[in-house]
Amino acid sequence: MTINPEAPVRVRIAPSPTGDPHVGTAYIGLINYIYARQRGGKFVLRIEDTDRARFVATSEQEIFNSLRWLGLSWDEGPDVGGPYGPYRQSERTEIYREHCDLLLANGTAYRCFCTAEELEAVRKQQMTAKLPPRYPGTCRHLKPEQVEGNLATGKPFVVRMIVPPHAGEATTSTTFRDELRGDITFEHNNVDDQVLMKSDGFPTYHLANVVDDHLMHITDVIRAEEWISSTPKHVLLYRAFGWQQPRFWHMPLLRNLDKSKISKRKNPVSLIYYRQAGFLPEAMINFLGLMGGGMPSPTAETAAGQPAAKASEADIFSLSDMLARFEVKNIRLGSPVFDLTKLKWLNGEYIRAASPESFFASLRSTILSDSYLSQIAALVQTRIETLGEFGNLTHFFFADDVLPTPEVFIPKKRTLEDTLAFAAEQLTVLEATDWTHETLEPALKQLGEEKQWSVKENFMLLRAIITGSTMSPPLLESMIVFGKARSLDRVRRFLDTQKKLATGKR
RNA sequence: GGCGUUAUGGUGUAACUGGUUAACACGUCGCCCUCUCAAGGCGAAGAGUCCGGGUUCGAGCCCCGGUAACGCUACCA
Repeated sequence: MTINPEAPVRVRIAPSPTGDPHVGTAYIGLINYIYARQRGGKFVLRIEDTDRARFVATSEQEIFNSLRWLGLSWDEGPDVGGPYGPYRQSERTEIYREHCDLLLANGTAYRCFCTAEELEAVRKQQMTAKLPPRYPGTCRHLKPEQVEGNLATGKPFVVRMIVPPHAGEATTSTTFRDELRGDITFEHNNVDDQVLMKSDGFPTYHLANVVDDHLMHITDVIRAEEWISSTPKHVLLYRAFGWQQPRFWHMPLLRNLDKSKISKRKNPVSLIYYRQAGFLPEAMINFLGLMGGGMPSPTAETAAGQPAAKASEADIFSLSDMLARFEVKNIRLGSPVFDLTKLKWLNGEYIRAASPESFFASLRSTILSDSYLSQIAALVQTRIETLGEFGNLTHFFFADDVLPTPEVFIPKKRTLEDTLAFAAEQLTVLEATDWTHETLEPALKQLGEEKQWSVKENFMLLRAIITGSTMSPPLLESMIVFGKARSLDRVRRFLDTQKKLATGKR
């Protein structure tokens, strides 16, 4: 049932283009990359774009850029091709359809005609009755002629997998091996009849992932811990198809400082942010490599070879060091906190270790790049009288944080509380808006109307938060040049700081 | 609520097949250096290994029972 241990190693990461590329993707990507490279295997990049509701058009390219920035290159993927393409799931819908039909035909899946509303109602009922929310299985017992009838009338349907026992079968649980934790067992009465094919004709993750991993000859599924609960469904699918299953490795989840799953509300998670804020890719990779402790202990190192000149150097290593010594098997299972403080220290170490030339080159390729500077120049040309004033108007483009005083950011007729509440609303709107003038302006204005904030108050507040001042180049253009990731971070930090100030005063 | 996973200073990690005063790094604090701030150097505080039992001469490592945190519980991944 399990994959032949001799099979050449093939692993993949499968990010979803639903927003900015995520540090979690980089982390899992790194582990997969190391695992493959250490075994002479292949590292595949697959784009899981089956969620059309959350699809973001620019996201895929940003994923490519960010992973390349970190030095994680893939052997097969949408942009580089490969023998098992296409590598974008939206281009494989026919494949999923065929495989879905296979399951329908061999009796391991069925069509379900329940509407979303009906299911929601059932779920609510179950919740109030303190029962686990489960699909009631209504359509599992539909007679063939009922199915035909529904099909004939064009009633929309989804396809669900049958979690055993099937009629006349005794299986009641599924056990699979997690390479890091050992055997994990799930009783089937806790596993729902998962939707495999949505009514829009797109597969869910569960179907697409199993079909693709099989067709792409993936030997090791190395993914985040959040998938453990759905692994039995995947195992059941491999069996339903009669396929060998890969090895499963579930990595610990990166956490916020408060131990919750890492999230943008509590921590910058966008790789674009880290790049634009001036983190070096080497430092980022190094830091991610520290998470989970896959590198051998410093003591083991010194015992074997020469003692580390400086103890802290045990924490400092490159991607190629990791290829030489990292052990995926040694990953610690407790979920590590993504601690910005230590990342910044590490980044500082890399900056200080760089030659003056390469440090300057880093500046010139990021925060002082021609493209960044020329965009900024365009914004201030008509607003300064000597070139020396350039910095007066633009320092916020080059600062890591700005802190407007209450006199600056609170509009005359508003209270601190109202202002912060409105800023929080602005953040929500900005998060959901494409980063162009045409979309930002109406979105912000609409919010202002809803909350009875004048355009002037509205924009002035945001200007204060972003630039630290009430006088600046045009706000939206500035935000666009500054970038979405960093702009959002600035608003979040502003709110955070004000919250801390408020609780401190009490 | 159900199911699953995890658990070593504030944070990341270490501790050989159970074996001495639980180690290193970040952070914090102090001192030195210094025109300032960093960097650098020196030093300190901070955990008795989630809790309770058990096995053992001996437990962070093994066993049992709790607890807590986190994840999943979608026609999202």
